[in-house]
Amino acid sequence: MQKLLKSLEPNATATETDLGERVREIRKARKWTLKEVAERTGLAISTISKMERGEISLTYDRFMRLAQGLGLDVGELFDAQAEGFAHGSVSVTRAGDAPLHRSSTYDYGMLASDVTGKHMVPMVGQIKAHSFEAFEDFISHPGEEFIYVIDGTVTVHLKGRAPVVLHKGDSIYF
Amino acid sequence: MQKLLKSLEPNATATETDLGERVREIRKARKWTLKEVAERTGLAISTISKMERGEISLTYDRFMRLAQGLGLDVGELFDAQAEGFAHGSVSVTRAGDAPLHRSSTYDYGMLASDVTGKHMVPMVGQIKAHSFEAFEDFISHPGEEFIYVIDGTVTVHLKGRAPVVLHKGDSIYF
DNA sequence: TACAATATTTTCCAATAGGAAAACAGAGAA
DNA sequence: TTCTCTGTTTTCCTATTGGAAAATATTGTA
Repeated sequence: MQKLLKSLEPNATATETDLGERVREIRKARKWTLKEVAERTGLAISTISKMERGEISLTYDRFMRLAQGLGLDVGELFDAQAEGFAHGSVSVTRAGDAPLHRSSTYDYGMLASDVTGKHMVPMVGQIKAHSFEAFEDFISHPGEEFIYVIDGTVTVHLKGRAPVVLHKGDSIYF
Repeated sequence: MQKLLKSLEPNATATETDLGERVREIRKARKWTLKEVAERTGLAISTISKMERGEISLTYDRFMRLAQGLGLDVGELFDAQAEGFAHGSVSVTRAGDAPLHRSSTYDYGMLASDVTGKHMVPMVGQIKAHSFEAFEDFISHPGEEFIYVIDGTVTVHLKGRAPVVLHKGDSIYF
């Protein structure tokens, strides 16, 4: 009865259900039982069972514990959900074919620009400015950045740090 | 009174609190009010208020809605939590200083190898094998990969796809 | 200062989560 | 078939969530 009511409700969104299934798949793949995961995570068996079948929607803290217990990099479950481009997509960008993003200080070629929802934003840059003054302001964005100098010399100015001079073959991660 | 009880409990774990604070910071940074976020996410103002102050722990579905409403790539909040290296870390790798990872088919220089918990694993590779047969098997790993050909020509063989030939300046994302 | 107008917190309560234990479902084994 | 062991689902109940609206705090304006 309770079950019938449930199934009639437009409640259990596809997203929730999918997530539960995903978790179950992962658990099965690891050949773990509900009991084992329960011990590993400290959650009740019933809780995990219900969540896997989309009956309930875990609270944040339980969800974290579950992800950890399953040995997943936190956020991996979410990523899979939000997967922007289909798993298996491939995008090739030929030299010179990259859409250019021009500014007074540099030209950027946006690579794999046809793929949306990437976890990286690759670009090839050609620096035009040759003095610090030419730059108006610091560029700020969340996330991490990696620069590899293909040719020439670049000086990277990071806020609150001494400038770093990079020569051909040098790289910086921040 | 209720408040006092709460604060005495070893309940509100640091993690939860931090997350709430993070959300509040982000909201403030965007100059949004609770009301605006409420409309954007469909959650009640009170719910968001409580969550930001760590009073409650959102269920999965509400949490998702919130993240979306804040315009965050889902998982970004988690990532920030699991941030392996302190925000603001910088790692420079000089040409030739990269720890080598040799195999029969190629040599890889691991860049920024001193930074743990990176979201990208940058490497410079020198291909040694010049025939398909020299490779034993396909290499498989989760996540996305980006290759940029600095010099020469590389043929990329992806499972179930025609080989892709990349020349100097070409790149591939998958 | 008083007075709006707006933003946030609290209160209250219905709806839901989550745990313990009982009920159920297989899968062997005798 | 029955018994036993192991894994999963269901039941029942308490604790917590989350929403609506009232109470409070904050900000701006005359």
